[in-house]
Amino acid sequence: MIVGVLVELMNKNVDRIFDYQVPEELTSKVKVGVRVRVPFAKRTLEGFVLEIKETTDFHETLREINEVLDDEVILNEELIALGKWLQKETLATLISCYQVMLPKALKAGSHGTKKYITVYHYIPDNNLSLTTSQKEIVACFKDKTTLSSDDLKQFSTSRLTTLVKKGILKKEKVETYRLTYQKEGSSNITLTELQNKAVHDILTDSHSVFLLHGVTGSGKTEVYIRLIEDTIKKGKSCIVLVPEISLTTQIINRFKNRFGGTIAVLHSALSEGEKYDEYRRIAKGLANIVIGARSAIFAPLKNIGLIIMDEEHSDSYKQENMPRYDTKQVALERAKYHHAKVVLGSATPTLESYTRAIKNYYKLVELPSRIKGVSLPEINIVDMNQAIKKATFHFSLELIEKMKEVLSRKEQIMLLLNRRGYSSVIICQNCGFTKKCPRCDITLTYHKKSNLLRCHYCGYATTMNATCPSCHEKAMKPLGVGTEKIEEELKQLFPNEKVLRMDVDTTSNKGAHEKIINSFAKGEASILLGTQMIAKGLDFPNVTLVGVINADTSLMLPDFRSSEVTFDLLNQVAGRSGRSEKKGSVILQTFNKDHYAIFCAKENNYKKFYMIEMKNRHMMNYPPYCYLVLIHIASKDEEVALKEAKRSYQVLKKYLDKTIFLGPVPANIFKKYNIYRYQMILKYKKQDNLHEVLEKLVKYYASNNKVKIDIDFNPLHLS
DNA sequence: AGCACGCCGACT
DNA sequence: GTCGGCGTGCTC
Repeated sequence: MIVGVLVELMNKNVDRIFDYQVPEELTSKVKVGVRVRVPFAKRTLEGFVLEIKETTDFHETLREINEVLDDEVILNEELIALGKWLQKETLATLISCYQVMLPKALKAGSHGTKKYITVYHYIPDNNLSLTTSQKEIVACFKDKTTLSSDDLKQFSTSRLTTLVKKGILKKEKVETYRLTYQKEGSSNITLTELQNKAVHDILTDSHSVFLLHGVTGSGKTEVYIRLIEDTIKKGKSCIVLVPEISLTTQIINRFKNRFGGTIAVLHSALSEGEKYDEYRRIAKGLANIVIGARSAIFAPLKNIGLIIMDEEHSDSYKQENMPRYDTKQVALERAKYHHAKVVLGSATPTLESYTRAIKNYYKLVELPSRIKGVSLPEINIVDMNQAIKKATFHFSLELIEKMKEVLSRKEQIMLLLNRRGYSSVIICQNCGFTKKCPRCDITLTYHKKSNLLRCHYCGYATTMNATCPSCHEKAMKPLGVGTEKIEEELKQLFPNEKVLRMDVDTTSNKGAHEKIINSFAKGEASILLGTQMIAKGLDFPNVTLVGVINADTSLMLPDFRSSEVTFDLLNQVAGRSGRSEKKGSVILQTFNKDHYAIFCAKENNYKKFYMIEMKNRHMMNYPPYCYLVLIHIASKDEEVALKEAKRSYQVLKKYLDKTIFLGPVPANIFKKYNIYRYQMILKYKKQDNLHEVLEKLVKYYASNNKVKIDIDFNPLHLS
């Protein structure tokens, strides 16, 4: 017996099947899809058995496999085929396509199924005298006797070890807890007429893909639950995908309560041990509803009847490293295999999805109003061009007045400032003007060294001038107000109010996220200030005012999707206000009150936004009017990088006759870890040989260790 | 990816 | 003379 094995190494040169002889005593254990240990050059590696056969075309003596690692198949027939499909779609290594499907414990070559954490037990001993420094540590234990190393990470290990030596603390490694779910009595929620119709439409219509377009608070989750119940009744299984944000715990809990032990959760917040357990329960058929983030699309369910993608427009559905897959495409592929239905849900669908719905490729199902008669908040726009004269710091008079009013009623406020300042966008501090590329319609990026404003799509460049071409003030400066500054200003404006700040800097510690949210939920602070991470999914009934300090920040990003992102963000954050019986309001400060992303958000008018944005996309030839591919060519040697980028361009241009090329230009971060990067953008409507040609390019560079090539199909960001 | 082989410079 | 730099090639 001979097996074809794909080994664990993530390298293009060895990303193919190697044949091995199976010794007699192992033949009964070998199956397609199990892991084996094999000799490979001078070492032993793990790999997946992808083929079983009797002959080989290898002309030397085959080596023997050492060991079969699994009793049960890890990759079933469907997943093996799915991996091959994925490798064709993404041009990643085949092994990475299989590894990405599996929890760490089941990947080839990664060991340890159990995850341990270090904990410290406190053993009080009043006879021992402690230094003040040591008392500080002991004080952390308060009413608890055991804390994890995470809880104590503020103290250096050497300080902790001293206490361990003294016998005050006892160090122990414990396995992290495993999950159990309990069904908490089924509260029978009655659906609204619209929800009922949505459920009925999806169950009876012959389409295979549905776009469920429902405003924030329209009760999409309850629709999902009914669809799942129906699917389970038919003896089929379901996958529910949710965005990769910690706030989705609220949704997950709702499913747990409803379906109890038949669900399995796969989410990055789980420990590896938990993921392993959940995966095995799914593979064994003990769970028939899988709810999780992106990678849950690969759950080894059999007989899938329904795949739900909540918040289908979310960024997190695209994997940003190899294999750069799009979860939606994988969902459609799996649905095709199982003849399952796919439901895409969103309040602000991607233009791509909505267009398919309009063209009737997907069936459009709408939930245009909120449940329980709760109305959407009133949104007021403050034109900062005018308001800036009477403003204090970055706060307009209107916003300050409204804040005072809300605070006097003991209600809460959320303030959003979406600052992701990695690229220097130059904006007029007086009127909000930004310069755009005449060819690409995206904001130009400032390059300090050369004093140029550059388009990083096509390479267009113009000199930087501090005088604003629009208002003629000398006020063109890099964009630059952050949450930290606003926090300072709040302290001066509202010295008596407690403010919580939530952004990347304040949530880097594990659990910090929940801490802030819980604290705000308990009313320990009256103002929550944060970046986009406060915009989505949160539900605080006492919040009746949402203030957007500057709605323009995301609008000015050098990206063709910046309007779409801004509209979605404003729509989402507005949805945080007035979620209970108290009427909510939103104040939106902007220098661009006439921009459609702003006024459509005010009117909560998705369709209007869609129409205008589609016109722009058409004019500039962006998706959904074309597809995009982003290619990076990188080398330690700057000249090699440029030379090869140019050469790839010449070659590709010759074979891809129906494709438009932008670049090659230096990538947004030109030098990264001492590697120089060039990029090229491909735009095409129909180019049948695209994958074939690009695969050849990838193969061409596979053995060239001076040049790295990276291809991203349907990239989210073009930089 | 890792590891051997092999061909050039500079140190005890 | 030898030690060690890293370019090249191979792994069933």
